[in-house]
Amino acid sequence: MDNVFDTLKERGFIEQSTNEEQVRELLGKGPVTFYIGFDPTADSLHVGHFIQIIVMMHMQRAGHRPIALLGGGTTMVGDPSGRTDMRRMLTKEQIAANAAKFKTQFSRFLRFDDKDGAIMVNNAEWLLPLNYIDFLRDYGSMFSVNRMLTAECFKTRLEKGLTFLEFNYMLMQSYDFLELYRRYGAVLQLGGNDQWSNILSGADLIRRVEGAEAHALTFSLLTNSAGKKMGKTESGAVWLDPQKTSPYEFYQYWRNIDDADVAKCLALLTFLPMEQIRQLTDTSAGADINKAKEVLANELTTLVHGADEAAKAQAAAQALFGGGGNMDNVPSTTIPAVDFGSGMDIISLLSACGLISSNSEGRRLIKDGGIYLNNERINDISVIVDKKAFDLGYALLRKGKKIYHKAIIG
RNA sequence: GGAGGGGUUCCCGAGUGGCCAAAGGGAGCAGACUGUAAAUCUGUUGGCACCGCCUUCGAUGGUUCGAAUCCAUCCCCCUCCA
Repeated sequence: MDNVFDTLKERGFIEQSTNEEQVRELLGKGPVTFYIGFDPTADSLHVGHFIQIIVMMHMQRAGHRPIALLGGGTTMVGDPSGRTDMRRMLTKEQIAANAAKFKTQFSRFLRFDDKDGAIMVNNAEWLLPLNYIDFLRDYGSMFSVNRMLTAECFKTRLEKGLTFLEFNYMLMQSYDFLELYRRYGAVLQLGGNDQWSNILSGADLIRRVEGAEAHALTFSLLTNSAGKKMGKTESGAVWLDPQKTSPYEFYQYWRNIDDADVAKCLALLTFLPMEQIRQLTDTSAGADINKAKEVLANELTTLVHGADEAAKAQAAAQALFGGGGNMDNVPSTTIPAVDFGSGMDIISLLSACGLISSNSEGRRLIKDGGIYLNNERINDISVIVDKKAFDLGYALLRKGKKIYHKAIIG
């Protein structure tokens, strides 16, 4: 079998590693138990996490054993890495609830069942009961403040302010690595490149305490060609939870990715063979980049939401942008007949469908020529939409070029 | 604990008694051009019963005809000293 290391390298995941040769050799030799930590700071995983999940999937497919570590304990402290401000504090209850959500989402991507399957643990299990003085005496001396201060991840915070609370995050994460080494023999920690210092620190701790060799491997963060984090929209992150980001929206996000980022996304977020990806995206060889975006959106939506949802999202896209087709899967809102009455003004209608957040925004959009009803531009702020607009069974509202919404009277 | 600096609209950042819903930039949104792309250009970006009114400049009180701007108290952040 091919060495996963090579696969990951070829696909462009790998950013830094403790020792490329050694890690490669380790992964080539036999099953390796490794871990990636996920702090439950929100009630759903998002695309940023997904890249880590994909890595775990690659690893699992290659016969290695993943540990998905839920950071129920670390989230109590908050990771300052690369941040300019302090994390919002979450209550224990919020963290536990978020962790539960993460847990169900993970099961979709990894095989946990059998004996060699993936493992999921929560570091709250060992971090919360820690005794402060005991911990300090046992491990405090293993950490050099001088060294910690030179870590890249604290850099911005050393200028903007860093509290002792957050400074401790690194110790918590290091201790996690040690704990997972002891419990499951985890000798490799993976993570986003922003986790480099934290991971290294853990590998160091294992060497000092156990005299054993542990390794670190980090991946590029999902950034676009402009260096900005991807997976963000105006309304926040692109979530994996269909309640928070519908499969249609999810599909559209990838369908609209920049040309320059398509190849990278295909390599990092799908399992398509690299050869095929090159074929799809090599425009100098005549590839239709627009087609490649469709493939990306399809593959990714299938992975995250399943083939059915992906097909629906694609059908809706086809109907809206490809001309004709089945409109059934276009997002819609049903307006109670009582509310609609004999007619409704356009602003209220937009508002009822959640397309605008205030009436002012609606007026502005109409003034700017950005609102369409059944594909006809609306020019009058006070126009009343009557039942005739619903002849097809729905009225098709459009905001800007791409946001379509069906209004249905029910 | 002492001294100094600071908290402004989504973010950064001007504004130091009326001309301030608050410069400028970023980001967002819309229009044109396109390929459901990028770049570019244009418009726009607190709310509402929208040419007028209401709410906003850390919090609460006060001075004033009038405050984001002045005073008092409080909270938070940064720097240096202890």
